[in-house]
Amino acid sequence: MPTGGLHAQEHESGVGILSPELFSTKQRILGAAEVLFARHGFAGASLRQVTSAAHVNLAAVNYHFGSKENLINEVFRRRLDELNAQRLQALSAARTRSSLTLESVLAAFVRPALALSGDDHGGAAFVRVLARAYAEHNERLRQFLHDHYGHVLRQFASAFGELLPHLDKQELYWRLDIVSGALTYAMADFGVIKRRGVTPEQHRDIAVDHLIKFAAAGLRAE
Amino acid sequence: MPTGGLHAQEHESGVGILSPELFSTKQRILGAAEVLFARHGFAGASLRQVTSAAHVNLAAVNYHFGSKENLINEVFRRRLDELNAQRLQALSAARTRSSLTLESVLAAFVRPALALSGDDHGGAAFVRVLARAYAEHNERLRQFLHDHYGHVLRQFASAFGELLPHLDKQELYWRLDIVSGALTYAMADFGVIKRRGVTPEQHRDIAVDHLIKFAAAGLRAE
DNA sequence: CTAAGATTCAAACAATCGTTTGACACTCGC
DNA sequence: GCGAGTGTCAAACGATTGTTTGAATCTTAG
Repeated sequence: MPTGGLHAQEHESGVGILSPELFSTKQRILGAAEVLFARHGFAGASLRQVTSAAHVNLAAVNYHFGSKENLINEVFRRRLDELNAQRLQALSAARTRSSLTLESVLAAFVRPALALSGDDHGGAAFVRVLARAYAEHNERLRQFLHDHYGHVLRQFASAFGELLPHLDKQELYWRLDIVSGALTYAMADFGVIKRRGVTPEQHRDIAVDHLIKFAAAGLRAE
Repeated sequence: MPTGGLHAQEHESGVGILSPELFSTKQRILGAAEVLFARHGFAGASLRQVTSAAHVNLAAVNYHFGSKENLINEVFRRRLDELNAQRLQALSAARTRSSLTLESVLAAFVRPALALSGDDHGGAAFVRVLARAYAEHNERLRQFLHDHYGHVLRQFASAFGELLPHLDKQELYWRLDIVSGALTYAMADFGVIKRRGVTPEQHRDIAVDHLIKFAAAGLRAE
């Protein structure tokens, strides 16, 4: 928007203390990109906004990541590698420990993501980036996520399939699609919602419990 | 992306037969914008893509709508005026008819939107635009939707409140937030998902029933 | 028919986009 | 100390962005 008074050329505040040399250039770019992608979307956030917030030269993005699209992929990879490892570990722990329940499988999926949205630096922003990726039906991004993390979804789908044997495959996938969308959406708002009289940590624990019960009820419906 | 072989300068096909003079310039712009916003997002779809798909001169957007942002608002207004009127009418019909149930209130909310995603021209695209608006936390857009359609959400919230008296206000709003997010997300995928052996209309009816049962179970949980 | 208004049009506006370049500073092993 | 690699930097690249302009064309009332 060329004309029209106030441009967002200024500091783009609130991105975080990414300036000091405690973090490498690459990490500072990833952190700033995460926050700004969450705030303005992938197309809406420019590399100049990102590099400015990261206190880094504009050319650094193409030097370290090659292109904007590759930067987007790396923003996902940085978090998802660990997130999905934790999810699979939690699922396998739930499998060994007594018998599998819908609630324990859902917890294995949700809790690691919710931990991200907590004390971690920028993790809350990433959860919102994830929600954006859900809404965008960007084909290249979906391909990337499918290639790198498809096995995680398959593991969870088979666990759900064991617990809901009366549902045929199509119905199961349809319900999982809704549940994963609802969970992603809900998690994206976890950082925003406030509650009186409880710490953010307590709030998150309460919210996770409700969310899991909510999703389990939906999956079991009828 | 200046460099890199194939540019999307070409026809942007599949937007629909908006060319003939059966529709006014304004309507053709709105229709093309709807499809392209659903496909590429608000920031991702350019006015040149929109006017090209609408077979309209570039300047027509600023002439008829003033700005891109106002065009976005009008894309919403065109559908939401009727959609929310139908929702309120369905809710009031459910109120008079015998006693209110969770399922009937949910149906009043979902069915009009699902009808949109059906036979209507471009309605399916709009449902996906709606899902995008949910994921984006764009403040100006949220303000616009709140100003113009806040009363609809308030009516539904109070109906849900009557049906779920054991939930305090915060818990109710929290659940409605998740449910509306899940519904929006699910409806956005209605146009995509295919099912064997049934017509699209039958599929939609089946899906709506399941979706409502799913959401009702979640709202009633615990 | 004609003057006035409403649209459409090609062309240009300045701003911003992602990307590239070449000079400059740095850290190493030798 | 010296050259090789590794980052950083300001500056520019062409392409594309939303918006504006002024003339051309259409529509419509007097």
